[in-house]
Amino acid sequence: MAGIKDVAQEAGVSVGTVSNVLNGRKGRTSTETRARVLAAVEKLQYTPNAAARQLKSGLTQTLGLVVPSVANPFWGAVSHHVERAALEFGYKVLVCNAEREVAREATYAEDMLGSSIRGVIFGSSPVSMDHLRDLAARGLRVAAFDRRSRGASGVVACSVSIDQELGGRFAARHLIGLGHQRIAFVSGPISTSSRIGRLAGLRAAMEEAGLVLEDRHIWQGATRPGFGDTEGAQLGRAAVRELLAQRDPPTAIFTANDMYALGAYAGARDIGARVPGDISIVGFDDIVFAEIMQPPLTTIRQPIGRMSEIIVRRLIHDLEDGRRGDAGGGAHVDITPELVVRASTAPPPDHGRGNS
Amino acid sequence: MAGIKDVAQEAGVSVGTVSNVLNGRKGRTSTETRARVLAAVEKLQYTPNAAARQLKSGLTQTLGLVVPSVANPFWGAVSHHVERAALEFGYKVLVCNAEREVAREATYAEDMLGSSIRGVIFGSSPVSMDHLRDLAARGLRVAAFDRRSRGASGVVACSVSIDQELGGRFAARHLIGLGHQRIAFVSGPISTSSRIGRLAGLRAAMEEAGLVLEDRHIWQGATRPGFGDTEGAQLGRAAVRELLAQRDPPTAIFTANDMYALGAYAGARDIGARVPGDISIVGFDDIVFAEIMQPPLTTIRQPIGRMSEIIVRRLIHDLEDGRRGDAGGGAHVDITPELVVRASTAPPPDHGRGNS
DNA sequence: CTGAAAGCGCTAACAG
DNA sequence: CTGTTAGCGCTTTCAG
Repeated sequence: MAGIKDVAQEAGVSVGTVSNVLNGRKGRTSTETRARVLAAVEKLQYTPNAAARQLKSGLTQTLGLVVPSVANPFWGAVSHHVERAALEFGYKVLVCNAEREVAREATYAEDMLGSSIRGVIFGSSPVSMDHLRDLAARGLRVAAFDRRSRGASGVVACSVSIDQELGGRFAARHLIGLGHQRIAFVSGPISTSSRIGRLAGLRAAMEEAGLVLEDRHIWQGATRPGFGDTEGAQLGRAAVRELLAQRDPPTAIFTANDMYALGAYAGARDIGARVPGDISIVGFDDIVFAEIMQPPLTTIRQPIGRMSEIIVRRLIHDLEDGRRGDAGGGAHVDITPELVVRASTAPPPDHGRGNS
Repeated sequence: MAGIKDVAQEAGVSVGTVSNVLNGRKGRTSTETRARVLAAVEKLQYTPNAAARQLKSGLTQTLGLVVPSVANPFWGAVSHHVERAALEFGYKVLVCNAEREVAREATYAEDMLGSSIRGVIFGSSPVSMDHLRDLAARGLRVAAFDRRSRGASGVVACSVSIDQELGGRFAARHLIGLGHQRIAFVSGPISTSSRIGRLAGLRAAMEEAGLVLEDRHIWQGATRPGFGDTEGAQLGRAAVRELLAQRDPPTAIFTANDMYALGAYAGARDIGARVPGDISIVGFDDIVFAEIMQPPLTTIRQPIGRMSEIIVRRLIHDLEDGRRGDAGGGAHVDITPELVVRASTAPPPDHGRGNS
């Protein structure tokens, strides 16, 4: 491993000069010296040691991204977009998988702080950000993706998310418009602001239509830890089976994300129910598979490209520009989700034939 | 940000002592001092600065993982497993997305070397590892996942992959056993050892059965850069449409991975062909969605949990134990893939009714 | 315009 | 058992 010293020697200059041509302002070295240094760098295949550099400067050009589940393509896509956006600012991104475990979130954040990473984006997870309060107090800039900063005063520097509740309303209205009256909600633990919001939207829209969301139609699965791979799909599958076994089964299901919806397809198939003939399904996220599934899934799309760009821009700006002590008031930007109607929804089975 | 110095002061000891209780052997400090130090650490919320630490030791406890596409859940799952395995050894993993671009692979590797990351796992990508030769020469331990080290003498320290060719044979034999004679191969650029191997296996098995794999049945799509999200699915979709429009269309399709297969479903649907009635499809990887798709996809499974564990163990061992200059001979371990028969394959349409 | 020298926070000898 | 001290590789004043 060649060091800056070797380069200096090779070029016949001092280390200070090398450092200057490598990152000092242009005007500080003669073109000729500059060329010699560059040649030496090339010849020696010199790569500056990032550890030393950041030790000195105290800064890193990398952002952290903590996602709740790499097994869900939605987060894969988010990683993709966040990385892309960060790259434009010359930042790299370190992706961590929290497996929806609060403890892991905190551990990762801790590690990052130790690695001089000063800004971390957290993907939807627990409502409370309290476990990150310490870190924030110690200088970590916390950004939230798909999660509101509600009640997390002082810890979240900025956040983006779609208007979750509105998303829920879109789904509900579409279903209600089709004639559905018994709509179920299926989800894993309803403990993230995104899920809570989606459910709230569903409930609100139903109430506005004079319908009631029954408790037994809220299917909240437990997440088995370490079950990441299949998690969502499995839950959705189990959910449909149970829901459709009820006396007055729902005629439509709104799921907290597309993974559950896809699992629901499998569940429906297991018991011989047809989508959307016997049961309508609307998902959330619009992952690539949504369009490919048979039938193509009606879902609520989150414009993650735009969202990623916003959050990255804000975080970096905040990091570089605002070094003013406090963690900011938590500027939140709300994006409007979009209903994508495909083929997994239709009027309920008994529609138009009278029903009592 | 509290430093070791502050802790020392708070505890009324020297920095050396603090350092010792934090990572020196246990026997070197009195229980009492130890307690005081720990208390100070707690009180000050001290987190050691990783940059400084690694600057001193020259080592990092983090591995790099470069995957070709985060949009493909297969790689999401691999990240998951690699991370899990690394964690057991106390390592973290930095996941990078190369988007199947050689240049990005090299750039990332370069960055990592600069960040004192000494070991990187590369997921299937270009056959040649030449672009990494420099890095390897400069001390980077390169491990390959799902990619043979063939011809990369001196650059790859170790690798794991399934026997790709065998996987291709499994798929082919299954299809041939069903009565198929015109089998197509659909894939993106056939420029990775994995794809080349899979195709070779298909061809070999067909020849053994006295069949011939026609060139026009080898559908090789171009990858549009930055198209990551939908890439695979789109290609598969286009492929089926074109393939089935030929005079003597194939009756079965073997795809280089499940994403293509899933796209193929969409393509078949586009033109009103039924799977497996009109066209049989077998994929590769066995991603979660394979089982959920309608019809469930017949595919070749890669035991990624086991593979991840092997590669991580080897890399770390190699990194910690063997500091013997050369990059090793490239110990490769081959895993046997597994044919998972589901419902996307059936005898060809004209089977048993004579066919000319 | 270029060289010398002082650390960044930490670890690892080596003294005491 | 604990304190001192010399750097790790680099950036950055500050002289020359």
